[in-house]
Amino acid sequence: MAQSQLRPPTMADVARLAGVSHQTVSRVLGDHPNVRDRTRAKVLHAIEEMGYRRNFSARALVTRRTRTLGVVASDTTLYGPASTLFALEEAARAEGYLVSTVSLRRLTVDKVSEALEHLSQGGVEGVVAIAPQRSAVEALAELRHPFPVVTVGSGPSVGIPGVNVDQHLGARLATGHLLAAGHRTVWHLAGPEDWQEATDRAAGWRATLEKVGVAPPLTLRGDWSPLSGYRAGQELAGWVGRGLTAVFVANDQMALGVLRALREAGVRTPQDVAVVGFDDIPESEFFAPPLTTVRQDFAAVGKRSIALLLDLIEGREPSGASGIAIEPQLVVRASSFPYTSDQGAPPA
Amino acid sequence: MAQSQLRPPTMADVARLAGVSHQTVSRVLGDHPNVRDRTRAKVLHAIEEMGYRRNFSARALVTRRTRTLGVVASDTTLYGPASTLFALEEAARAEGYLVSTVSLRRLTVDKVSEALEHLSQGGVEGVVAIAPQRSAVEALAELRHPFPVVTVGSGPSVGIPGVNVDQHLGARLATGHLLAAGHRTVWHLAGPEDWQEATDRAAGWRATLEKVGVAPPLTLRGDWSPLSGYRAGQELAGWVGRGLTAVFVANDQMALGVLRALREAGVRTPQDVAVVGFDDIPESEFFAPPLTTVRQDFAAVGKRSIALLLDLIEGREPSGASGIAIEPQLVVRASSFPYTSDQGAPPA
DNA sequence: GACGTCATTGTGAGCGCTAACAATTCATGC
DNA sequence: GCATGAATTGTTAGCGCTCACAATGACGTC
Repeated sequence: MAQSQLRPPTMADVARLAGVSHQTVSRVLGDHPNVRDRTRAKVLHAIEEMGYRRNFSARALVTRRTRTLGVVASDTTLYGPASTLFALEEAARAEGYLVSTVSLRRLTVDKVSEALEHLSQGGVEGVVAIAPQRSAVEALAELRHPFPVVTVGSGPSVGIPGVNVDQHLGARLATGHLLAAGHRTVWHLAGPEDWQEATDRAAGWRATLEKVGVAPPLTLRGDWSPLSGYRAGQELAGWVGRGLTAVFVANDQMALGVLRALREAGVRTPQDVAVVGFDDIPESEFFAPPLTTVRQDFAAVGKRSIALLLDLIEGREPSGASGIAIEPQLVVRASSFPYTSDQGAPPA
Repeated sequence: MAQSQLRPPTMADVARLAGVSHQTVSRVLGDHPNVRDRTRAKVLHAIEEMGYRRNFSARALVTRRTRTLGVVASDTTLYGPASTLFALEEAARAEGYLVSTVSLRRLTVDKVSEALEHLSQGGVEGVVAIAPQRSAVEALAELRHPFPVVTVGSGPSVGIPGVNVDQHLGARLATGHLLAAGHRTVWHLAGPEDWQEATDRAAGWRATLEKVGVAPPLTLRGDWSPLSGYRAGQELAGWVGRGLTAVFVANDQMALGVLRALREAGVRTPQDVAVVGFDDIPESEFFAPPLTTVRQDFAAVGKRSIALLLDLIEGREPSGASGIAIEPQLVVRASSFPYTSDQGAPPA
């Protein structure tokens, strides 16, 4: 049973014990037909006996396949990237691939380059880059790599194939929802300038306002963090009573900061100012008040990007679906519901 | 420059171009001494010329090293596991290792077994299991695997080497803080029974109360989610005025739910009931009110567990530090500060 | 009963690399 | 100028596996 040589057993060892050739062992392991049942049983028994496991490297050498994909990401402790990562791994595993991740603090050209090099040394067959910053995508585009690369969240048409959620649509949903609730205009707290998603959300917000003939008010900018939302919220509080009744915040964490700042300034949400976020992090439902927000289907993102990457690796024509952006969904909660006087309905 | 054969170039190809033997190329790549500068330059040039990269599998086959570690985790979208994962990968990369992750939804014996099998097929040299559930650790203990396994968050003394934060201490800090603020007793909303960390936190809470001669009140239990905290919070609200003035909640997400439930019940925090959480997620500082909580040093956890795993892989004697639990830190904010009438001080 | 056919098993080569050893070159001292 | 050893380079042999092909056996057909 247990087996404690210095060297783990090889296929030849198993073959010897089973009284067959190493090739027959390989066939059994490879589920080939044309192996007699009795032979297969003998081999399986010998494998069990010796605790044999196929050597990954030898196999990979001759098949030229490592069945490993790489992922480059940043801010992986945030809900969005973490969810994408999870979905990516799950989808890859379903296809029999292993996923090696490199989590960077910042996606500078140098760091991205190092990450790709590191993954390349690890024999990955392809890479998914969760690269929402434009600078990261540019880095990716100019880097030479011996394997296909797919981006996530980099927006459409960047020269590198990628999968995206329709951020513009999400912003239109959020902004439109606030306008429909009777607000004359909607303010916007945007994400960092370098982020494609921030740009797309801001563009969707602006487009929605312009469509109904409203001039977009001043845009504030944060860095996605609750703290930056808090600071922006303090500024926003100063505009209450001067036309500010609704804010579309580019993510939920900043919205949390905004809510706190408004609360501290004595501004009531949603009675005085309605707030809508983006992401639907698990906490949003329990904010004070529960936050209206836009939900993205990260599982779909993961599945699609793995499918796309595998198409590229296998040399298949990518299916048409990979180009189409994934539709986000508006989740309405108390923070944008003007006719409640309490702090929101209980959770579902 | 660019190079677009069907087969990527091999060491022999480079050697031919450089007019040396493949072994010399290997030496250059391996940074061996005893290679003449001129020769090294020629080889480097040829490598650049052909866009050559060493074949990972061939290298791994002969060196018997894949320099890849595996991680098994669950709930990787939560702050704690995500932070641990990040720290693990960063520490491993610093040592030149790649990290392959398997993220499970639930750590059942079958799933853990499959995950280890999957990683094993991928040639990992060792595995870190983020296995806070006791059932997961038991699964790990009974499984045979051809590589060392290290646990994180499984508590001390489980037969498998592991790294832990001192949860008991964290709970004592939290409970002690509330008692010191003048509360007669402290209630506890615990995490799931099967989680070692939940058990340890509950034990630390109980020990602190017993030390000052207070009989621990009824323990409530949640599943870490804000929703479960909300439900528990509704129950807790019923005890206000009957001896409940302070609650130690086993994590921040549940604390968020508790805060909402109390607010909806007209109970003020911290004036009527003080609340302390655990984890210090980035959002806690902006809760209503900002949450007092216990911070864990995930980076230290990551570094230590990688160091321990590498010791095991290399056959070194693990350094003594690996057995010692990492000390958590109390972070005091408005939710436990009884002498403020507003909703808390502005963030730092 | 010889022969073809198919299922089953075995043999040999080689994937691309590193390690061990062998061979060569080079500098140095006398 | 030549021995001597060190520095540098080349040669050979696998690592453990899969692939292509060869060999064997079983079985039915005429």
